[in-house]
Amino acid sequence: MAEVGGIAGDQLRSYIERIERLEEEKAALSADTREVYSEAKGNGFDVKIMRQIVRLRKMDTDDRSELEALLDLYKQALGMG
Amino acid sequence: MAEVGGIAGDQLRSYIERIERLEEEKAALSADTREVYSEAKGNGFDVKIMRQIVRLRKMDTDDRSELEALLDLYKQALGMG
Amino acid sequence: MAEVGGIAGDQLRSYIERIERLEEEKAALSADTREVYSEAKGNGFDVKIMRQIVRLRKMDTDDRSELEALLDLYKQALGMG
Amino acid sequence: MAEVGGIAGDQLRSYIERIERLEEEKAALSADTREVYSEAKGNGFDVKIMRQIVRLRKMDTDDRSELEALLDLYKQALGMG
DNA sequence: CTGCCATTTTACCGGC
DNA sequence: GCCGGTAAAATGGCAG
Repeated sequence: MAEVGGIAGDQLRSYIERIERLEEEKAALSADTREVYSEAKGNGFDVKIMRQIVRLRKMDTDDRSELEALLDLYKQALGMG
Repeated sequence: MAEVGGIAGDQLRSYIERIERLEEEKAALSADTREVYSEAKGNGFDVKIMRQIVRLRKMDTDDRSELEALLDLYKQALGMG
Repeated sequence: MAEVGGIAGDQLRSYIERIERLEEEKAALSADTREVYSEAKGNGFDVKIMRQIVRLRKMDTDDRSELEALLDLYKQALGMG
Repeated sequence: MAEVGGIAGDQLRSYIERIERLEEEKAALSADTREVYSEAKGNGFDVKIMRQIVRLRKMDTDDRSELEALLDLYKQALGMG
């Protein structure tokens, strides 16, 4: 620890506050996102499916196929084919 | 592409892209936060402790909000709303 | 509210405690579940896929097909076919 | 069914079933909780307020745990572990 | 039926 | 590079 009861306290406080500020901004963006979903829902779109789409677009095709293949394998092992 | 199976593709795409844009901004803020922690660490602070401090301060805030919410509820219940 | 400062306080406390007891038991079961997943992971299974299997088994076949169809529709509308 | 594509079906099935059993028990406890709230409501208590009280008491407990964890961390950081 | 809240799940980050 | 733990997101459930 960098010092106790000296300048370090101020520095620590400064770091903490910068972090808290950044987290507030993040929270605001999350709120915006929720609002967009909500608006979409109001126009008849299915939010759950939209989220899935966003997730899929984030993954590349290889990852997607791999995951699906693995799921199929497990289903077969359980006789859920 | 105006409609596919009753889904307004352009509108959907617009929503999806707004959401993706917001998520990118959020990711950028997360990166900033990480950088602050990293800088603090470089100056001799313990990141794990810092994170716990941030969490604790947040919980305190939340507690306070909860208490106020509870008081409001009681007021409502007593017809003082 | 059923009474203030009388017997109602005791009754309220009793309800709260019963609830807290039940929630503790639930938390214990959650811990057990996590442990099973963990053990499975130790034996080479993929936890994420297992969770998906459990979810799928909870849904009936009709729901499952419906969801998949909707997702395909959205993908097409976005040209992600 | 011993193995499908390298997946030990019986073992997997056993894990899945243990998990499903635990989740059923949890669901039963949730039902019990709901019943308690319902009974309380029938005796004139405000469920929403009760839930908030439960939440608040839990947050207090969490805060205390957090504080202790923070103290431990400080001790470690100071070589008093 | 809608919105809210709790829980569960996923993804990330730091440590080993 | 992997694992564990921690924070964020998402799903499901309940109350109004």
